[in-house]
Amino acid sequence: MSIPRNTKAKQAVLHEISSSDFALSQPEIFERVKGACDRVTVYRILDRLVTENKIHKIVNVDGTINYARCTSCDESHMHAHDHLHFSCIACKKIECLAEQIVHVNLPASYQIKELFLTISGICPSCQAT
Amino acid sequence: MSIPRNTKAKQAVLHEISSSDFALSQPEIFERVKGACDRVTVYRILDRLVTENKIHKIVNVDGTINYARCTSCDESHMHAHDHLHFSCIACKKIECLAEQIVHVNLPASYQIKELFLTISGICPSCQAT
DNA sequence: TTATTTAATGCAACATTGTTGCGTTTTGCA
DNA sequence: TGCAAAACGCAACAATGTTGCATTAAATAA
Repeated sequence: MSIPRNTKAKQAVLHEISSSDFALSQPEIFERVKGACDRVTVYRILDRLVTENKIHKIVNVDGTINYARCTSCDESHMHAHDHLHFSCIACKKIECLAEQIVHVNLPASYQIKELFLTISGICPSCQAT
Repeated sequence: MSIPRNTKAKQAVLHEISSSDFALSQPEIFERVKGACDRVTVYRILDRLVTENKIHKIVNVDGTINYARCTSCDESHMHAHDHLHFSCIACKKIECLAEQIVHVNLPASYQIKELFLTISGICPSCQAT
């Protein structure tokens, strides 16, 4: 296993993801770090950050791939996605509904890898406008 | 609103989706109706079949868009997706876990549009092999 | 500080998936 | 059978993601 390096481009990408309050797509991230590095490099950095467990790869309800720093878990352990997420179709923000735990009771013959529990709709903030 | 027509290409596409026991992507469908029509036509047919409520558009856990005929609901009403789905990463089949109803208790300030409740993993059949 | 190793990058080229415009064909119906 | 428009084919374009390879730069050791 190779030793990861902390490059300027990597820092820039991680900074954009960290400072955004909603999950970003690769094109959005590339736009925000404009000039810092090549388009291809962004893809490779994102892959690395995911394997290093620094960021989460999120599949949105429309199929777009977004990346976010999960605020409710530290980096040392896998995040338990046993709770619901709310994906606002207006502002695109994805919110963790941590208190809404989903209990899954499947036969042992099912080997569970990951849970994708997302509700799409309009969040309170966008509702108001 | 335009009146839909029953073309040969449309029949072919619908037949492939109907006879498959798992959701198919556009490339898979195009491959299976090979020669029946153009690549672009498949896209347009799929869009039409979705608006006509003949098929369902499904976003898989990996972000790919798949199409399927939903067996557990007739065509005249919207399907209630308040139950869990199991998506096998080996055989790609998506199963409805109809008995696993998820009760969502969100504040009224959230306007819910759709639920995406999918578990990814390995299904019993693929487990055995 | 400098040298060394190899992780990371840039660039070009390619692949896949999806969209748009437009002229032509075909379907459903009068 | 004739007609309106739904559907189609084709070409071109657009967005997103991947691969190969020569070059650059980060981390560590000398």
